[in-house]
Amino acid sequence: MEHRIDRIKKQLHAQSYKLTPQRAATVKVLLEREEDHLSAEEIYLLVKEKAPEIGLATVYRTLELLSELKIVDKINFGDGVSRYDLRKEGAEHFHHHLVCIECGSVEEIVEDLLEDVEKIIETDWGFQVKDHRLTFHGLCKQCQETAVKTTP
Amino acid sequence: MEHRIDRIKKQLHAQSYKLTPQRAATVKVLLEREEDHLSAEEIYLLVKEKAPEIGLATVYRTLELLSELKIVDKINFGDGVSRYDLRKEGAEHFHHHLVCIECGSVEEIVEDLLEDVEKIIETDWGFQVKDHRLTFHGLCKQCQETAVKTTP
DNA sequence: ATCCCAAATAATAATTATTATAAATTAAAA
DNA sequence: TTTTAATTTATAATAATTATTATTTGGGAT
Repeated sequence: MEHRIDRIKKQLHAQSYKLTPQRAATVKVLLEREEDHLSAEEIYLLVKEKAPEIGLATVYRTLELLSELKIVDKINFGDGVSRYDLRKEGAEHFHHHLVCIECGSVEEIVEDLLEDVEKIIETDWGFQVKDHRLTFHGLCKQCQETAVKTTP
Repeated sequence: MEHRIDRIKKQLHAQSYKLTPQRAATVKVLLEREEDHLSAEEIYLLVKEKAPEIGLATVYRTLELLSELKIVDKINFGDGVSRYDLRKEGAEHFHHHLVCIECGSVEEIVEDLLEDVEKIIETDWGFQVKDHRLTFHGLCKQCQETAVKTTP
């Protein structure tokens, strides 16, 4: 983990930003909860455990900065809040998500899967793709099984 | 257009909802501006031209109702507001979008393009896809051309 | 046609998410 | 260590959305 924080520190310095303790604490939370899709508020509460004096606005600023540097991606699953997701190391594109409309669980798909589609977009529409957001809404494995049992 | 309003009226009645003048005015705006991706506020201002007494909260309620009935889709392109997009008639899935990071223009892609990907998701991940959201971020044709001229 | 009542609306007010401001503090380069 | 631009805190402001409640109304039943 230290290694990744160091990398982020370098990325910040490269643009003459500082790695303050508040930013370090925020990044640590994101690393520790990499599987989750936390909102700013949730991140704020977790960061407070490490750095109780931190303010919510600072967390927002930090997340915005990390977004600009493409260290995190900001997503919105349709509830009113933005969620922040660490980009996989070395990933060119943002990964995809499977959101269960029953239980609300979110699964990540790291595989690209869109190479062919992006090619079509570029050739047929002349649109130069830089990034994407792909989310599937449906039923996760567990909820499908539950549904079968419940409605025989 | 009348035909489509009638269909929507029937869809409402099927769930014992009423087509009030306010709702009709809102639907008309959505039909007239089908190409756009209007926010609740923008819709509200346009509806006001037809029905000046309408309140913003009513527009929100109407849009939420139309969302539930899958008549419109609610999307978020990353700016702070939700946008509302009429579903194409008979469309099974939500259509895709090309958002230009330079000029902000939004183009619609009606073609499915995701059939293969959805098959993979269902077989490899066991996730039953009900709907999707796919947005590409990049440079539209025009902005690519402008970029070439500006940086020779 | 008119009566009735659940459904819907207007007119606030409240909440929630996010961003701005200004004065004080601090990371890190020289 | 000093310096300085970057950053933070604390607070306030703004923007988006939702809740509340008294009043009105669409449309089926009479």
